[in-house]
Parts: sequence; structure tokens; C-alpha cells
Amino acid sequence: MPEILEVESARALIEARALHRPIAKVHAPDAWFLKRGLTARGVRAALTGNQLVDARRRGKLMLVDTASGVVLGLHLGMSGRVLIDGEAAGDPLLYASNRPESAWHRFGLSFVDGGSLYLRDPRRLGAVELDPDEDRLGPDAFALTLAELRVMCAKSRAPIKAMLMDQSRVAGLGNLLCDEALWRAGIDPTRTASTLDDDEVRRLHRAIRDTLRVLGRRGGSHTGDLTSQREPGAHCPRDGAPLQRRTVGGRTTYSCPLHQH
DNA sequence: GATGACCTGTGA
DNA sequence: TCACAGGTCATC
Repeated sequence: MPEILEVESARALIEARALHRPIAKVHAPDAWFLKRGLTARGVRAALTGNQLVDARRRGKLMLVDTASGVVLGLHLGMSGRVLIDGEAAGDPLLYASNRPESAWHRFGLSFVDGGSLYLRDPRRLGAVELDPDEDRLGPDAFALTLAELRVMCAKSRAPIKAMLMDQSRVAGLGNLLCDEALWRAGIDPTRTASTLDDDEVRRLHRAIRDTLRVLGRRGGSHTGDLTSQREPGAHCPRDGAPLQRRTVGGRTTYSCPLHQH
């Protein structure tokens, strides 16, 4: 399931392969997949004969600009992938099946040249919308500044992990990336955000940047040092202590009781 | 801010 | 058969 790194790969794939190809047909077989009042008829009217001209991203939301000015918002949910001319970007997702199952094609565009862009999503938790409200999201995690992180920590009484996963605060970090970043920073995920001192906020900011850079290079959210250990009985890759498994912010959370405080 | 709901596939 | 899954959203 995609976090910011997988979404960025999908965005880059659209940018590289789907722009400036006139759209012949729009496939919207799943009304439930269309959000915020969008209908199959509406999305067909907006995109047929149109073309994609730019692919942007904010957090996990892809924003695809079209020649007419309409912005196509694509969300991958928990199991979504973008397929262009039948091919996807990056490595197979860990929990998502990889079979090219056309029953899982929830939305798609056929280009005049014969190619296609499909959103394949077995679990149907992804979404398509038009002209999405980008401001419901906080700053993109790649662009998050130390000053921004410092301010939002000071204002939040949530566990630090829940704060980081709140897309209206920071956009793009999900369960795995948050666990990895907090593990690298040596901070307990349950710590109340406002109790982090300045050194801890700095370490966290650095750890988020490192996590995105390193895991991005390795190929995705599931390639983290801690992340690859998420199973019962696992040990901390840094100091060998048995890892702790808890629920924080509503999600399964792994952390090291020895070096995360 | 925490909780459960949403939907469906996977693996024990 | 059941627990679990990396996402978001509504509701208390």
C-alpha cells in the first residue's frame, strides 16, 4: 500500500509516459471509486478529447493537470497502482497482489494512440476526483521544514506518530515511514508531540529526510531497516532488543524499547 | 484525539 | 475461518 514514495513513483510514471496523449475514452465502471459527487458521466465529459499536461503530487494525492484546466485527482488508497500501457512503476507492493486482474481496474483512460492509463485497486479504497482541494493537506513531507515541524509539534497533544500520520499536518507519511523515522530518531511513537525538546525535533526532522532519501533509493516504504522487521518476535536491527508491537494512532506500531524514548 | 467503518485480498 | 493489511473518513 502506497505511501509517499510509491505515489511519487506513480506520479513520475504518469509524467514520463502519459502526458500529451489525447484521450479517446474514459472508463469509470465503479461509481463508488468516484468521490466528492463525481459521476461517470461527469468525468467522461471532462476528460474525453482532453489530454494530461502535467503530473504533480502533494503527499499521497496525485494532481494531474489537463489541457482544459480541469485537475484530475488520483488516490491509490491501500492497494492502488497506476498502470500505463499495461506496466506499473517500481517494485511489487508487499501486501497487494500483483496479478494483472482487469476486474480490479477501477478507473482508466484510453488514449487515441491505442495505449492506456489504468488505476488498479483490489481493495477499492483509492479514489478519483476532479479539482481536488489541495489545501486539506499539510506541507508535503519532502518539503517539510524544521520550522514547520517545530511549530506543529508544539501545538499537538497527540502521540507524535499520530501527528505525523495526520495528512492535514504533514502530507505523505504513512504507517511504515513513521515507524522507520521515529526508530531512526530514537523517539518513542507514543510520546506526546508537544513534549519533544528542540534536539528531539531536530533529530526527527533529520530522520524523516533520511528515511525518505534512503528508502526512496532502495525502492519503497517497505525497505526500511525497521520496516523489514515487522513480524512477531523481531529484534531491533540497531541493538538487538526485542521489538515492541503496539497500536498507536489506530495502526500497528513497531518500536525499540531500548533506544526509542 | 480515539474509534470504528469503509472494501477486499492474503496467509495462517 | 479469522486476523490482518502500508489509506481515509465520519462520529463520538
